[in-house]
Amino acid sequence: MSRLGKTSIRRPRASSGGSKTRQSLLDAALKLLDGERSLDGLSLRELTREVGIVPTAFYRHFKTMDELGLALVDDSFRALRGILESVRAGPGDQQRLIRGVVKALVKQIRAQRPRFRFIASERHGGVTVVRQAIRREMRLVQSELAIDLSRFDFNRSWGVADLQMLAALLVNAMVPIAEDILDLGRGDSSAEQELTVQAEQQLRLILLGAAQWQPASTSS
Amino acid sequence: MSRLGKTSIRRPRASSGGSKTRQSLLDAALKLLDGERSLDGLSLRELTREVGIVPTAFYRHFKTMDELGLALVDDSFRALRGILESVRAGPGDQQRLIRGVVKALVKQIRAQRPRFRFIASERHGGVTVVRQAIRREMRLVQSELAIDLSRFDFNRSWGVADLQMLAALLVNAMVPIAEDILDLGRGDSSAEQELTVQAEQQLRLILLGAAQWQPASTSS
DNA sequence: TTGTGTTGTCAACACCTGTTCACATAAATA
DNA sequence: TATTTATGTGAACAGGTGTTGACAACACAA
Repeated sequence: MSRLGKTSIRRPRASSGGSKTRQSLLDAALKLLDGERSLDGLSLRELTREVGIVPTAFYRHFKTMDELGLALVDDSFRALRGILESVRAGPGDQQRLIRGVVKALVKQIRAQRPRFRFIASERHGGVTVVRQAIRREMRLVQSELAIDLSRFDFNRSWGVADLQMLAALLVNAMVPIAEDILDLGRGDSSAEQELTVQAEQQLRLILLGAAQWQPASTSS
Repeated sequence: MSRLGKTSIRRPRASSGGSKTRQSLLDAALKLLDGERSLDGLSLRELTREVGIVPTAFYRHFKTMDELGLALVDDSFRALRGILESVRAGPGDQQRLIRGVVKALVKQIRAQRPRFRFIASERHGGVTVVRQAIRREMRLVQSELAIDLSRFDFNRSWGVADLQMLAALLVNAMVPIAEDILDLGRGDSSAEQELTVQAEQQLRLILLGAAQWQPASTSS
């Protein structure tokens, strides 16, 4: 043990306004959660150990672990919404649109792996406020997609409920594919190609069904 | 190791499969996990406290917590497979079939709530062996469904890959609906009715798309 | 300079955890 | 009968956990 004594071995502090340690905590959490761990299995002490600070220093930046979790949710959904952009920017050709969306999905997952894994895990995780926040964001994404879908030709006459139903189906079809890609790791690109094909096929099949859908049939 | 010797083959218990306490442990675990808790957040001590035995007695029935988890997986999937039966017993009329399946789904969830919640949670949970076991079972269920689907008229000529793709889509559409029903609790029957309608609509839309589907050239 | 707020450190508290060991008891077997 | 096996008990260990409080170094403003 090195004796600290009176001579300090303090590190130079960043003079800039944005707290660097706070970001380090978020990064470290994302890194530790990249494996199979979940947020409620991550201890405050382990997290601070990873960052290189003393446990009590955590409270300087977050009141509780839940608060850090919510910050991660905001962070991660910013990445996810990037996929929706590819829907809006999509050309008229449906086949091209599907390919573009799936391509954007895969690309985004590869670039933001830990964040997608975080969402996938904590969506069913044990931390209540985080889980609720994720589901709320998911519902928002679904609604945004519903609005985007209303601009397509084949369902200009659809009601809101039908659009939501279709959007939910599309989202729920892509989620497990994203999870499978996450489980692959970065190496297996042939399996990734397979999943890409499956995603495209499922989207195509759904849109095929949507073209035949009769929106008035909701009332029994 | 105790010497088994040449003599008798020992029967643990003549009557039921396991001891009474073993079943109590499984029941207690299911009860404690019915809330928002997850398996790796459940401590051995808390579980034995719930049952009313001393912590060390746990080891008389399970070598580790993972082993208990696997027992719960077997237990729970027996309930889930009951839903598939309603597909096989379904009549020729597609509309009736869909209603029957959704009805069976809702009924089974109501009857086996803790088990479905367990599967939903631990599918993304932190206990690796349990998570893997659940995914394996899920893949099995999906394959069984694919076989059942092959007996329908509109896709007699489909390849195996296309059948799997369709089965995956159907399963993945129903899973989040089941999760939503679980989140409702037992009270809200109007929201449950809404989810039932949504499930039926999504199934109908998918089958509508399947009827238009042109099977891939890569059937083998 | 003096003051004020931010950030990090250290020691300590009370609590919960998994697991071990030796020991009891009841039932089933030989 | 005697004995072996299954099951449950209690004490104890070594270690991890969240959180508190008092204190130290720094940045920056008055």
